Amino acid sequence: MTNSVDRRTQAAQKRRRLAAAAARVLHEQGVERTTLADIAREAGVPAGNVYYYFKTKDELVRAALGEHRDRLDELTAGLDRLPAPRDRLKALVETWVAERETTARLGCPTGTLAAELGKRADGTAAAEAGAVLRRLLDWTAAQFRAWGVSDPEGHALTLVSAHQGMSALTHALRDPSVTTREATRLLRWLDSLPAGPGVSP
Amino acid sequence: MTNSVDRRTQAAQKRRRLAAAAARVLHEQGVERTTLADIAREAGVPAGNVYYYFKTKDELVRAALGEHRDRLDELTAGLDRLPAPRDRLKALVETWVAERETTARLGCPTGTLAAELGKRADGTAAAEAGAVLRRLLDWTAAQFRAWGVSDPEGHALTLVSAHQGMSALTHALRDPSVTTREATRLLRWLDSLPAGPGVSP
Amino acid sequence: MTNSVDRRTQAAQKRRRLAAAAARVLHEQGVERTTLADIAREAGVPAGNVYYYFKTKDELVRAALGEHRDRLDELTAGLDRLPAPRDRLKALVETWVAERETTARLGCPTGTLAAELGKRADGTAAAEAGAVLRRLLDWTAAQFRAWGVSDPEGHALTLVSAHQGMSALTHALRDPSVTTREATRLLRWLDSLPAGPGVSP
Amino acid sequence: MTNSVDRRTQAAQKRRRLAAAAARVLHEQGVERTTLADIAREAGVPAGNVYYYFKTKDELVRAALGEHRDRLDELTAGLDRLPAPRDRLKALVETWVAERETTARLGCPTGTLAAELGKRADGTAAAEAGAVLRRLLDWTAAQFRAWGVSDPEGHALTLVSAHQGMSALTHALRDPSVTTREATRLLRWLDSLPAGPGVSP
DNA sequence: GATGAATGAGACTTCATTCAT
DNA sequence: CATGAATGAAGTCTCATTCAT
Repeated sequence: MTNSVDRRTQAAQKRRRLAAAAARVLHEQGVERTTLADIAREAGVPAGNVYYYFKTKDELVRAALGEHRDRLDELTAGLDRLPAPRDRLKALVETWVAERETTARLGCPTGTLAAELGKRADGTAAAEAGAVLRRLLDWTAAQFRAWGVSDPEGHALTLVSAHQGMSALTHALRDPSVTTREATRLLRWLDSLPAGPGVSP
Repeated sequence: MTNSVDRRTQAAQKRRRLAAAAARVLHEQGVERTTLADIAREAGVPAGNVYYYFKTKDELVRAALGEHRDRLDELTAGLDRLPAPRDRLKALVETWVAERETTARLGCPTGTLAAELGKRADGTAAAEAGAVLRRLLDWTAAQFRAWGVSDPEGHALTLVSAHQGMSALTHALRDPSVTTREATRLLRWLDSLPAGPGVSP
Repeated sequence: MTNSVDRRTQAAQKRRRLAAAAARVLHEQGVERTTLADIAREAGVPAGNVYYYFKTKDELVRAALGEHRDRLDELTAGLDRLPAPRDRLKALVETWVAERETTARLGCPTGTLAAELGKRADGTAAAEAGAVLRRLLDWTAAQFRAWGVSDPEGHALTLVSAHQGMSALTHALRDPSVTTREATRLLRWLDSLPAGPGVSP
Repeated sequence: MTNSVDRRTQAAQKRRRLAAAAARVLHEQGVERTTLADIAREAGVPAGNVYYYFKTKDELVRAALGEHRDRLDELTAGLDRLPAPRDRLKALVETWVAERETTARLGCPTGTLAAELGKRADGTAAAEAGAVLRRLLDWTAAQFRAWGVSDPEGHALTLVSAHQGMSALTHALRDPSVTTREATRLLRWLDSLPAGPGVSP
């Protein structure tokens, strides 16, 4: 009994280890330039064994997206501990600033993955990437709503879109200051919001 | 003499045709999923012949970026005919709206290319993609400057970043209305700007 | 003691279950396209466990041939209950007719197995398949002999060869009527035989 | 002009060389045990180049079947030079005898191919194998018809089926004398035919 | 310059077989 | 004995790049 549970747990852990390795390597190299051998190596697993856990490369890509979703959930769970919605959103922006060096080198993990997957004939993986972004949209909208701001969905779209945009530019220009500058603006915007509906780009 | 000129012209035309074909196919399929044969076919050129115009696939990718730069120049040249800088910027936003269906399907041509190229060990092609975006940044900043708005570079960063962000989300969610909604906000923002420095996301 | 016998019996049953599953799946898919996992699944046995009963895939293939031999023995044992040798042979032909739909889809189990195994460098398994066919030849010759027909081996060869031929054609053309037509001819031939030595194709 | 024709001819020749090599090696080893490298080696062509002529292994298998069809056509064309239909059929049987050693080792090329292909989910290749056998059936029926024998299709079925059957047994038992014995019977049968409708197995 | 053909490295994937518990 | 997991050797197929005419 314990044995069987242990084994199941170990298998789940290995699956997780592979998914995490995939998330890392895919962020680093992109989907098409990453080989299964790369992921296996990163996970410390022989190449042939990967197929015991994931039947195709595509499944592994989707598992990596699952990792990103899980990390997003951990992040928002942490932010949820802050009492004020506005502070949660500002803290979110701060995490973007904290990641700016990585972003300059590799872009937003989910965003770049979505960009690459979006052009495949099979839209399954792309949809998974979209779902992660929508999850962030939903959480963000919930904060705006709790805060009492009008049109919470619209504000959420603006904030998440701003993140994608500044990540893309930070990456394309290899310039972390893009993130710093835009984040500063976003923080000011968030501070200004309750004052009224405001007009915002 | 004329013959030689003709030939040189013909060669240049073929180069251009290949670059344009590359721009189209790379936007459609992404860099890594596109084969040289794909591009050759799209251009109506025999596969083996491509190498007389571009020594490597990488050169062809850079040529496609050159195409994007040229089209950007044509676009801004057209906008420059409008007398008021604010109207030029608003017209720019309108072109984004006009492209929204394509964006939903394939993303921003330059942005998705930059995302994919940004992860290569060799940064040459990535830099070229960054240069195209910077060109747009520069033109945009020039408009804000001509208009007399404070911190033109900062405002340009916000506008171009917004474009990248809304394109990424439009693509990831396959939802053209993302573009419509964000563009509406940007237009209002541009209209509100001269009224004062404003606080903007 | 009883325990040990039980265990031995259980083991034998599992061996048999695996062999029977192998016979089924190999008939369905052929030797090379069948994986050990396929057979294990069909038998309801975990994959890794197969190797406690059969050291190699080849042994499993031979066990499947053993199954076919056993079924042939059961068939001839049943036919032996008929009093007249000629009626036994005619009943044999009738079983071929009864199997015609399966034959159209998959061919003769032993025949197609023999065809596939016959090209292996290691002739062991092929010999086993040949032995099953020879067993049918022997039984058939015994019937002709008991019947008093001249050259019983020759007549047996003709009958068994006819079965292989019509099975092959039925399968290749996916047409069960091939079996019906040829079987009709064989039955007439068997009926005509005692009249004299006859000339037969 | 001549150049282009030469090249096209050369390409056709290489295709043919590959198909012929495939026919040989597939007969020798069977479909599933034959690798593309095997065929490439037999044809004296580097492995990667095979895909220039045949996009998949399956296409190569079908090309091998095309070879068998062509050889069958050459054979029947040769037989057609004989004036009497009965002599043509007897000569056909003689070719089977002449091939008996190869048959003992490898079986009938088309028959064993059909047996192996018949179990694939995709029935395309199997249908091609069936078509070759039907071609022989048609030619044989035409001879019986020209000869004036009743039920030419039925007689053709019997003769071709006999060939498949004796080839299968010759192969399974590794005994060329099976072919000799059955062929003798068939020749006697053909000789006896005009005497009357006859009863034949 | 132009073109079909050639090449070879490497990717993904499958599976018989073996291990560790 | 049982069983999930591990392993590594192939095998099919793709493609950027180069050749020979």
